Amino acid sequence: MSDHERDKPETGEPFLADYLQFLLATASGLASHSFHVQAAAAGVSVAEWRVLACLSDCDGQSVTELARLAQMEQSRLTRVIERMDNRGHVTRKRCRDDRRKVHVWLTGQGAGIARDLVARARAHETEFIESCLSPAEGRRLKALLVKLIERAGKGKVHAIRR
Amino acid sequence: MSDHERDKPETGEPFLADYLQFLLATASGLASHSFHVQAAAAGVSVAEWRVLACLSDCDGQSVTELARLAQMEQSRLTRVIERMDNRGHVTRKRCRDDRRKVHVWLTGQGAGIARDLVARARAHETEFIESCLSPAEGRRLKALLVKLIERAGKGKVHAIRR
DNA sequence: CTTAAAAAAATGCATATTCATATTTTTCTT
DNA sequence: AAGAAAAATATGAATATGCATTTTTTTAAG
Repeated sequence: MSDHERDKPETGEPFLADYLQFLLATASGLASHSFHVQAAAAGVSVAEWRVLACLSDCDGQSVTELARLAQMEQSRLTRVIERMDNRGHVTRKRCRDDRRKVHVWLTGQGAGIARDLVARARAHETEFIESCLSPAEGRRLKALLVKLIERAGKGKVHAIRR
Repeated sequence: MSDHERDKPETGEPFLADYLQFLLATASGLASHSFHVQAAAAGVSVAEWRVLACLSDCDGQSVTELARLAQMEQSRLTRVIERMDNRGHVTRKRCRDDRRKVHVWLTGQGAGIARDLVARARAHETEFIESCLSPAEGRRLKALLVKLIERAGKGKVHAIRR
């Protein structure tokens, strides 16, 4: 432990180990990290993967919808999409009905990459869950998360099925 | 819905709504967002908040330990810490026993800010859980996350109690 | 005991991100 | 119907981040 007193009695109870937000962030990072490495090896950044995954589930979303679903700040998403557009992975079209909006679609190439990554993500998920939870626990965890998201995010999960 | 065919039959099953990694990231974002706004109002960025929280639980960690616990890339953490050092929120000292390492401590001022934010975070957590889950569900969710982290992260949660 | 390999932290530089704001279009008010 | 307010994107400029590399120190190998 060395010379530093790493354990001087901090005021009060231990915090992080029982703090939901920390547990969620940590679990999220652990669960995703090795897949993100795979995606990077395929030339796709985390932000781009999120866009691909969202569009693969529901193509043609607007920038704002996509930003919400992919948890990205709007101007950041605009630029992520721009790069993906330049590489030919997505296309944008201004909406006819509401010309403020811009909808985003996967191109053929983008859809191919997305299909491939989604398949790998599914496999990775299975493997990951097996590595740390029983199947029943995995299901319970997902169910709790869905409920949390439904209630806290006002139907964010269902939004993707529209 | 407009003129865009938002629902062209994408190949295969819906993906995100049942993808653990997406559910975790989304839940994490929803759970933390409004607290992060509070922290920002107090002049503390998300990265800084994580450092404060980690040190408040276990002061004097090394840069690498802290990076792991706070889920930050090492060189990023080095610079976050540097800024916090300049503002007088933390201090760094090279380790006597292993002079490669640099340990980080809260200053008096930093500790004050941390105490305040930790208290607010606890309150926010309580309020958040109440808003979307029953107390029992909250406990079960935490327990599942702890298990996941223990198994997938090789004791990451316990690491903070050392 | 000497040299090679590994570990920890810092840094340069290219790129990405954020924040505030501008622009365009739509919706609301009266 | 006119004008104000709101909504959706985009963009400029300051800042932050990631990646590869460097430096220093420690550990391992022969």
